[in-house]
Order: sequence, then structure tokens, then C-alpha cells
Amino acid sequence: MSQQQPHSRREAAHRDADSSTGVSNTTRDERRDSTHETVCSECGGQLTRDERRGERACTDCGLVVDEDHIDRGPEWREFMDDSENKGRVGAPLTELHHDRGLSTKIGWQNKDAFGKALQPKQRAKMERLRTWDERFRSKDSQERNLKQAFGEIDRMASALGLPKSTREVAARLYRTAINNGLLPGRCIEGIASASLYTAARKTQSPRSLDELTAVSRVDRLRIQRAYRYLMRELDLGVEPANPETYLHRFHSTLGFDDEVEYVARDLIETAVEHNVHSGKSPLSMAAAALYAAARLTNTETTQAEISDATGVSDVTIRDRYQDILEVQ
DNA sequence: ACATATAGCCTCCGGCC
DNA sequence: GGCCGAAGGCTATATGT
Repeated sequence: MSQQQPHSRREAAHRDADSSTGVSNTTRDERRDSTHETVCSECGGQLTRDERRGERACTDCGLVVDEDHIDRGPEWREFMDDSENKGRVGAPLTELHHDRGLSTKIGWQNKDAFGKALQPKQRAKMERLRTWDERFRSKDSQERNLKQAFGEIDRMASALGLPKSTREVAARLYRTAINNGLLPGRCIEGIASASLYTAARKTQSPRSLDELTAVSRVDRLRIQRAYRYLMRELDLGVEPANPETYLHRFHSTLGFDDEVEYVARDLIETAVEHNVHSGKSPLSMAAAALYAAARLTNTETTQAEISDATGVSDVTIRDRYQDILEVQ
């Protein structure tokens, strides 16, 4: 990640170091402040920073608001016997590389540190070193397997517009599958696709099986089987989301009064207590609760309007609306 | 691995107020 | 125009063979 752009980073560091005037310090501080929001724009939840991943994400809905964050804090070495302080050194670990991004790579350009072209003799030497470097970095079949699978996961996730956090979850799942010996006899692409499918659901950005099939190299049935297999063998319960997590987002899309959201929250709580929600889509529960709350608070709206804002059909809103009212 | 059953959700449509 | 309900189809999931 950061290893790929050493120049831009170094130049930025130079700029900061060279400009010791108050003016430039102010601009630097402003730049840092611009990423200091603490509330999620989607659901209003608390944003927390994960320094290890270089991300900031919402604790409620999982929305990643800031990736590839560059830590401009002190980069000092620790000589005291206080290992906790040595935490932030080097690039953040990533599950998306078979070696977790820990290794370095010999560049492809045949140039020295000053950008000058290498002599033919040196060039031949570097080519030999590159070959061996590559061999060591993916030395056994399992490493090569991981490299191929993570490449697939990354490619499919890009095609589906899934965030990096989802790719990381998918990569972790795949690694777990390998560690549990679930790979032999199954195709890499199938398990990789299933890992991504599961990760997308787990990180609240689900994609349908059809969407995944469209970007995967294996057919729909294989992905489906691999998914079941993973769920069964790894005992993965993909717990359905709480309807309340969708309330705030829908509510702000619809531009209702805050009171509507409070009432809707109460309605959902009662519905959940009576187990009306089980087996039902949390989306439809949230949509119906908003419709019911709007009616109870004399807010002007229609089923069609809520259907548009939530993507839940008006028929389903009607059904869940009845369910919710029955238990109040 | 494949077939079948079930439940949830969807679209489409017509009737009612 | 908005609400309601029925019919039929699609999909995900569970279960049986």
C-alpha cells in the first residue's frame, strides 16, 4: 500500500519539514481537522479509528469513512523496555496479502537509488534476485493458493464496488477455511467467491448471488455450495441485522420529524420482544415501522414514498405494518 | 449432489374509499 | 390518488433422499 508510493510520501514529509513557518503549520493542522468528524453520516453512530488498518469506521453500521489514513504523528524509535509504545511502525497489516503485507518487493525498474539506469551486469544480477525473491515470497503451494485467491477476491470486490473492509473480512474467512483444511478437493475460485459473498453479508453491504455470479469465474451453483459448505464447517452464523440499524438512514432520507424515528424505534422494540421480526427482512421491518410511526404521529406520507426511499415494496410494507400493529 | 418444500418478497392488477 | 388484498413468480434456505 504505502510501499507503492514512497516518493509522494517522502515529498510530503519534506514539505512539512521544510516549512517551519506558522502559516504552513496552520494548513497542515487544517488538513488533519478535515477528517476529524466523529459521527457517522449514514446512521449517526460513533466513528472509531483503527490505526492498525489505517481506517476509520462507524461502530454501528460499519461504514468505512476514511481509508489509507496516513499517521502524521511522531515516528520515533523506542529504546526503553516498553514494547507497547513501539506499536505503530511500518505499513498497516492487511489480510489481503498472502503474507499480510509484511514482505517487501524488489522493484521492476532497473534503476538505482538515484534513478540512474543500471549497468547490464548489475541488471542481470537484479533479475536473478527478483526471480529468487518471488520464489521465496510464494514458496509453497499454500502461499500461491492464497495469492491467487486474494487476487480473485480483490478483482470481484472491485467489480461489485465493495469497500476494503469487506475485502479484508473475505480474505480472513478464506484464510480460516484454509487453516481448517477445507480447501482440498474444492476449487479456489468457488471458495473465494463464497468468502466474498459471506463477507458482504456480514459487513452489511450484501450482494445477491446473481451479482456475484456475474463477476465470478465459477457458476452460481458452485458458489452456493461453497457458501453452504463454509457456513456448515466454520459454524458461521450470519446473524440478521437489527432493524433499528436501518431506521436512522431511512429516516433522514425521508426527512421526517425526529419524533417519527423515536416512535418507530419503540414499535420495533415491541415487535422484537414479541418475536414478530424473526425470519423477516430487517429492511422491511424498518420500513414498516417508519410507516406506522408516521401515521401515529400524523406525518404526511404514503406507502409508495416509503417504498421508494427504502427499496421495500408497498405490499411488504403493508404486511409488516399489520404485523407490527398486532403486537402493540 | 440433487430434488423438493417452505417462507419471504416481489410485480401486477382490480376493487374500494 | 392512496390503500388494500389476491394471484402468481422468483429467490434463499432447510430438509430429505
